[in-house]
Amino acid sequence: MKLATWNVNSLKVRLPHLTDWLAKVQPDIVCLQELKLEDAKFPRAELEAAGYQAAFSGQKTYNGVAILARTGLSDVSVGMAGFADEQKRVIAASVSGVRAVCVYCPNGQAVGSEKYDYKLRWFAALKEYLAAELARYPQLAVAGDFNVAPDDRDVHDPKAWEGQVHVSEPERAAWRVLLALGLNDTFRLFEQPEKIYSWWDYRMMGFRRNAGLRIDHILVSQELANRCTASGIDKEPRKLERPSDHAPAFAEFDR
DNA sequence: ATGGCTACGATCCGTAGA
Repeated sequence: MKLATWNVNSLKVRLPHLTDWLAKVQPDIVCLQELKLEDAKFPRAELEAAGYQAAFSGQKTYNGVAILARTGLSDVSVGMAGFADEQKRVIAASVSGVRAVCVYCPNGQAVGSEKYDYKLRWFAALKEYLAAELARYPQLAVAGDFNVAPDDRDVHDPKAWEGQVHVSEPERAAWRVLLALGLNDTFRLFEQPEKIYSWWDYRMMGFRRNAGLRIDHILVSQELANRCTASGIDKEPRKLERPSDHAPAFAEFDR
């Protein structure tokens, strides 16, 4: 089983990239973020033609999340219980025995800003939400754009980024709280090459210089970690014309 | 020291992303 997450930065613009990539990579479950479209405009027919069912929670202009699966998408839930939020950032569904949670964590804009406070509150709610999900679903995967680079290894220039949003200590502490629940970063379950990132700034030739951050992650419960056979980031779609600024991350499991 | 792209929606620039 192959599970992937991709912040597409507008599903409307990226749909051709997505369908090409689905045909090539053949993932079983895909979590998407930043759809930037309302549900009425979700390209359900195009994705069905590509062989995927979809559960989605969108809104105009910003945010929006979806889960795609080849078969058997069930028990869809939207948002985090107990955390009222206008912003569509969370959707969950069950697929062939796995509970998949798709998250688009807040950006945070700048340390100390109102949006940064919202980000930290949002992560506190995520911890509570995932603790309950873990209790209910032993085979849990949480995939999405976390907007946190967990370690200096995940940052192209740690000196330049020190203390900035995405790498600040409170954000990294919020990440460690998720790991302390019993979740595992699938990327770090295996030896990985150095300087692997999932996001590169559109500006200043960020991708060409590999000036990136690893902020898109797949966390899994211990039961799923035991089944994990591979993980990585697929840079290929970032090389295309008019790409998303994020590349897909993936994890593979033995059945 | 600043802004550098891209997407979006309402204009012909502002907001947001990261």
